Amino acid sequence: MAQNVYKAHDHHACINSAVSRARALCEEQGARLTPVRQRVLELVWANHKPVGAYDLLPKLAEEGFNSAPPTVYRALDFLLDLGLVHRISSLNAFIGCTHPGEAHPSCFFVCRECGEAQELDAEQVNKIARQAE
Amino acid sequence: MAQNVYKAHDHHACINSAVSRARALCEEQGARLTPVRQRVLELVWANHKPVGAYDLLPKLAEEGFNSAPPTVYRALDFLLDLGLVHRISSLNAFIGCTHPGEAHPSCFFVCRECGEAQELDAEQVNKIARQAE
DNA sequence: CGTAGAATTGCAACATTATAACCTAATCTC
DNA sequence: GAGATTAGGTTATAATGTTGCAATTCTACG
Repeated sequence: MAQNVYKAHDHHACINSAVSRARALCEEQGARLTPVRQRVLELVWANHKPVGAYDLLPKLAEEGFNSAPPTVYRALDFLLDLGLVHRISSLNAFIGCTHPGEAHPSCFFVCRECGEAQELDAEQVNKIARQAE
Repeated sequence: MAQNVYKAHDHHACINSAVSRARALCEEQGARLTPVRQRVLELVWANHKPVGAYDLLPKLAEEGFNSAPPTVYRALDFLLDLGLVHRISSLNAFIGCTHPGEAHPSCFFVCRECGEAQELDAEQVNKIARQAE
């Protein structure tokens, strides 16, 4: 189903752990992980490829959720604020964060062949920034 | 006129040198720096802030150039291909390249206050990528 | 020359991505 | 439970980017 070419793994575990980290984080911050929000998070985690907001709409619709752009964007914004997902601007797409909770400027390398994306810690990029001029 | 807060400099020189580098590069590659293309390059270099494609349209129109989206996007694509400008996806905007001709994966830091952008050599980011997993 | 082929441009329509505005419903706080 | 706050529904629209095709201009080659 979900192909993760670069490394075989138990992907259900990915999704589950993403959701439980999300739950914990929401608890901690007094935020509410509502059904749409949780479902959007799960759908974003459906594989390791960045997913577009408009790709989520029909999936939500299938499942009886409301599915208008604002719904998805609001859910995504919520998840972004909590650091549960990242937005990859060059793709207009979103992807689950591999280590939410920790402060971490992030950085992605995206495979042009398979579409998978890998998150990198951008801390060291900041060092370069300080050197530049 | 053009405010360059981070460092005062002769900005006309920036534009002129951008254009002459462009001319040289086109010469070298057998590409044609047509009027629209040159004008778009100059407009992109009008300051050190990234500029949106749709911001250029009215300026081109004022000057009697055709100004439909494809015109601007084609010119920008041309300049992108030659490495004369970069696209900053997170802003849906474009900015002149500070060292065209040299191969250089690039990277930008964009000031949220003033909008200026600084180009960084991303070579070292690649190193980080190789380390990561 | 002059003409074939390639590159460039003009133009209209359309596709995709994202937000605004305004209102209703659910949930929390006290 | 009343009032405040947060979340969600709905419609419309803004912003960004693309496709397809015809017309034009340039270039190269005989």
